[in-house]
Formats: sequence, structure tokens, C-alpha cells
Amino acid sequence: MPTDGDAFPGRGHDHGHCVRDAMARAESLCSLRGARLTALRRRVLEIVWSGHKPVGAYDILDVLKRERAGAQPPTVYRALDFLLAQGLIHRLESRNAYAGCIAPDTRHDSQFLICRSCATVAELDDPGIDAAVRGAAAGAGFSVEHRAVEIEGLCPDCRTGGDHA
Amino acid sequence: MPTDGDAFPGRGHDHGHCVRDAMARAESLCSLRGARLTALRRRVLEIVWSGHKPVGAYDILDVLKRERAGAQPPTVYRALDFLLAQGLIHRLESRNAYAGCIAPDTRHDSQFLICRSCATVAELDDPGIDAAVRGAAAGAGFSVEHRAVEIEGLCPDCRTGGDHA
DNA sequence: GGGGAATTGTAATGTTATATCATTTCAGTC
DNA sequence: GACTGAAATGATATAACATTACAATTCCCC
Ligand SMILES: [Zn+2]
Ligand SMILES: [Zn+2]
Ligand SMILES: [Zn+2]
Ligand SMILES: [Zn+2]
Repeated sequence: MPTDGDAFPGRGHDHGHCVRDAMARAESLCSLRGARLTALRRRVLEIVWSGHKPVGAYDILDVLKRERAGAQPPTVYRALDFLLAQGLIHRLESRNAYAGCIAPDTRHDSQFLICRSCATVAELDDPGIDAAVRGAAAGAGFSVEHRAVEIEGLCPDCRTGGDHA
Repeated sequence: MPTDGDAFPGRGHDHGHCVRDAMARAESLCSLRGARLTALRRRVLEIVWSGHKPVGAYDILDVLKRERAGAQPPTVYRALDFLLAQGLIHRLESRNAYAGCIAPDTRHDSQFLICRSCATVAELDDPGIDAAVRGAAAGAGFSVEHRAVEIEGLCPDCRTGGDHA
């Protein structure tokens, strides 16, 4: 009965659909909030969503530089700051990298499963983890503001297929 | 009935005792394992244990430079790698910094409560969090190798005392 | 189309971490 | 007590990640 197994995207899924969906949600959310999803910010979001692997700021910069003369680190970090503030992406602390949020409508700190072999990331919103964390913090007299839960290991594909680096 | 509240060190505790205890355990463990806790590594461990706040690699380097001419980044990072490998310290991913382990005898991934105001860190080993994480990962078909759980918020002291920056 | 805020451009710098090769130290051996 | 190979450290350079500061531009609202 367990084995939901839909947390990871799956090797041959229609990723174009992931991207279109993410972009459409972003447009709609920003429009609703009166936030300006400019061409630059939209493009950075697309780059983050180019796959289900964390993307580093300088990876984004490399892509941007091919498209806009004079892109610099602040160009990227400002766009990332906006996307983080709007909850459209998450920062993966253990990787110094960023990944698209799969449920940007409501603000949350998710949990992340990150594959050591292929880097694919699954975003979870597990109420059990959340409750356990809140309980432990309360027991210590600690008031929680932000949670970073990042689990490294092997994704379903890489467990079975061997370590296809 | 809850409120264990002993996770955080407490403002006026005997920190000399913390340090002496940590160093004695480190000596004993390394001796047992045939690992060489050299003068440099011992000193770096002491610096990490100078308080209950995360210490950055370059903070350590600053201290070392006053004591040894020619200390350089690799000097610090090699010592940190050794201490991490021996389980004597933990790396806090969300801070790019390091903290002494309170239970180095057995290898583990702890959970960390980090105060936004005073930076004090409490290390937890909460079986509930652990079980929740393992359960969620299993449900996704993911095999866990390393867990990073870092919770930011306000420690008991800073909640009551107001934000004494 | 003018004023003011938000966004982007541009240059420099700060912070964290690793690669590479030379040298020293140390335990075990002869 | 010198010899030797492995571990540890010294030393230089560079990579990777992120921020500060100020100028120029764009955009919204009037
Ligand atoms: Zn996809
Ligand atoms: Zn994988
Ligand atoms: Zn203490
Ligand atoms: Zn505090």
C-alpha cells in the first residue's frame, strides 16, 4: 500500500508541461498580487525550471550572458530574490542552488529529497515531518520561523539503475 | 509537562566545562580509533567550541593567523574535514559554518535549532523527526544517506528578553 | 509628458571553498 | 640512529558563491 512514488518526476515525463504549468502559475500569481514578473525575472524562472535539478546562480548567469550583453551577478541575484519573495522558487541551502516550487500558491518551507547521483530534486510537503519539527522545537522552548530540511540519498531511478553518474 | 528546555545551553552556564568535556572526548575517541588529533586539529576544534554559535572557516583562519604565521584556507579546511570525518563537529549548511558535536561517540545527522537573534545553536537528536523523515523518504522510493535539518527562529532567551541583537 | 518609485546596468569587492605541488613530520623498519 | 613511505602541513593560485554602491533606465500614475 505505501509507495506513492509520485514525488519524483520520472525519467520520461513531459517536462514541457512542467515548465508551461510553472510559468502560467507564476504569471497568474504575480498578476493577482500586483507583482511585476518582468521579462528578466520570467526568463530566470524558466532557467531554474529547465529541469528538476538545482540550478546555481552562476549557471543562470552563464545562460543569461549568451542572451543579454552585460548580465552580471546582481542581475541574477536580484531576480532570484524576487522569485524567492514570491515563493516561486526555493533555495537549497546544502547546494547553494535554487529549484522551482511546485506549489507556489501558498507560502511554505518544504522538504527536499536530493539525489546524490543525478541531482534530481523532489519537493515534499509532509505534515508528519512538519509536526515532528514543530513538536521538537516547542519542547526546547524555541519559536520556529524557517525550516530547512534537505535529505540526500538515491532517487528511485538511481537506486535500481545503479550509479549512472 | 513538556518543556524539557535543556537543549539550549543557557546564558550563564559553565562553558569551560563544555570545552574541557568536548576536548577530552575527542582525545579519547581519536585515540581509540587510531586517528591523529594533531595540535592543529585540536586547536581548530577548540576554536569551534569557543561558544555555542556556528563558526565560519575564515573566522577560524583569523584566529589561527594570530598564532601561526602562514595559516591559509587549506590549513583550516583540512582540519575541518578531519573533524567532520571523525564526527567531532557538524557543518551547518544554512550558515556555511561549523559547530561542535555534543555526542561524537556515535555517528548521526542531528537536527539544529539556530537562533536568528543571537546565533546560539541547539543540537537535537529527535527520534520523531528522524522517523518522519525516513517515512516520507520511503514513501517516495528514496534511500536516505544524509539528512540536513536546520530550523531557524528564536531561542528561549531571545524570545523573552526581546531582540537583544 | 513630468515626477517618483521600481527595475536594471555596471564596476568593484567580499565571502566561502578547492586544486595543485612542495615540504615537513612521523611511525615503523632495518 | 639513519631509511622509507604515508600522513600531514605549507604555500600559491584560483574557483565558486554573494553583496555593496552608484548610475541609468523603465514604468506607473498623475
Ligand atoms: Zn518536469
Ligand atoms: Zn537520481
Ligand atoms: Zn557551553
Ligand atoms: Zn538567541
